[in-house]
Amino acid sequence: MPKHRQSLTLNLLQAREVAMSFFRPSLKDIGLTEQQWRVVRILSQQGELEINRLADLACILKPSMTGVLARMETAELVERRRSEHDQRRVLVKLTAAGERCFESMSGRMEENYERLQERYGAEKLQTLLVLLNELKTLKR
Amino acid sequence: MPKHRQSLTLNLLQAREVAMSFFRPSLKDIGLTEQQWRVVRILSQQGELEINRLADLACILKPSMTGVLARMETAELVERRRSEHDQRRVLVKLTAAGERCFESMSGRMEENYERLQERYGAEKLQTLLVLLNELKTLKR
DNA sequence: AAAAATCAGTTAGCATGTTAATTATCTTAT
DNA sequence: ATAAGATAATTAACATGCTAACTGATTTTT
Repeated sequence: MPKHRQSLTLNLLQAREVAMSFFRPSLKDIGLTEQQWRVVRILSQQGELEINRLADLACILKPSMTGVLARMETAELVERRRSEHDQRRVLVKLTAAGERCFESMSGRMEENYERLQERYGAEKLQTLLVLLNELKTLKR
Repeated sequence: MPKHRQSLTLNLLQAREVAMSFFRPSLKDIGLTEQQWRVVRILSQQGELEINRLADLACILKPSMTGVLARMETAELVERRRSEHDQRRVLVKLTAAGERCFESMSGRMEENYERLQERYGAEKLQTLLVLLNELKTLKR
């Protein structure tokens, strides 16, 4: 038995770094940070969301999200409004420009994904995604 | 066919968040950040390392590592010295206090790992680690 | 050997991670 | 109806992520 087993969390981090290397160049080209792209992608799929939910889905803490959204609002990628029913809540959605940003990038990101899948293996990729989702079910 | 497949990188991030939730409380108790613990753990296993190598293993960029090590040096967890052969290189190792820090934490971290493994499944955990390591081989 | 290129680490500047405290709003208990 | 409690978001303060530029030391080129 090994004295030190390998760290799951470090391996998840290192593996993610490798995966990100397939996508980072494209993000750099359009001047979006990883976090901003996550927000664009999620809002594109889910439509208008409140900040709590968006932060949870994007793995961005709420205090960080405040700044991320402020900069994206300046860049006119998203717009915020307060909910009528509950004045505490803030709802966020993509602007038309934000939608176009996603559309113009999605093809290229798909190509990057294909490159990764080709080198890694489609079945292995599917298995990995299943295992990751099962790990996520341990939340709370 | 789904219009939007799920994002591998986001799933890796979300899964890591769940995994970290098993360890964060322990880190908080001793006042170490995630990054500092990674440095302690790696130096404990590998002994003295140069900064480039340490940064690569710990998934911490060199500019960040400068600050991390400065704070850990102030806390007297690590010590730095320049290599005799190559004055550009800086070598880092744990102090005696740093070693004790690791020793006093490793048991508890191991318990956390057991809890995770018990809930997730030992075989699944092994499979996941294998798949992650295979993904890491795509580096470069 | 001297200049140019390379390399290790740091510094600088801004974006984000993280926790605690704060503000404004809403809900619940009395 | 009002005060206490809970909730959503922000602010503040410091640590880290990230890129580019910079410094000093080593290697390569000419």
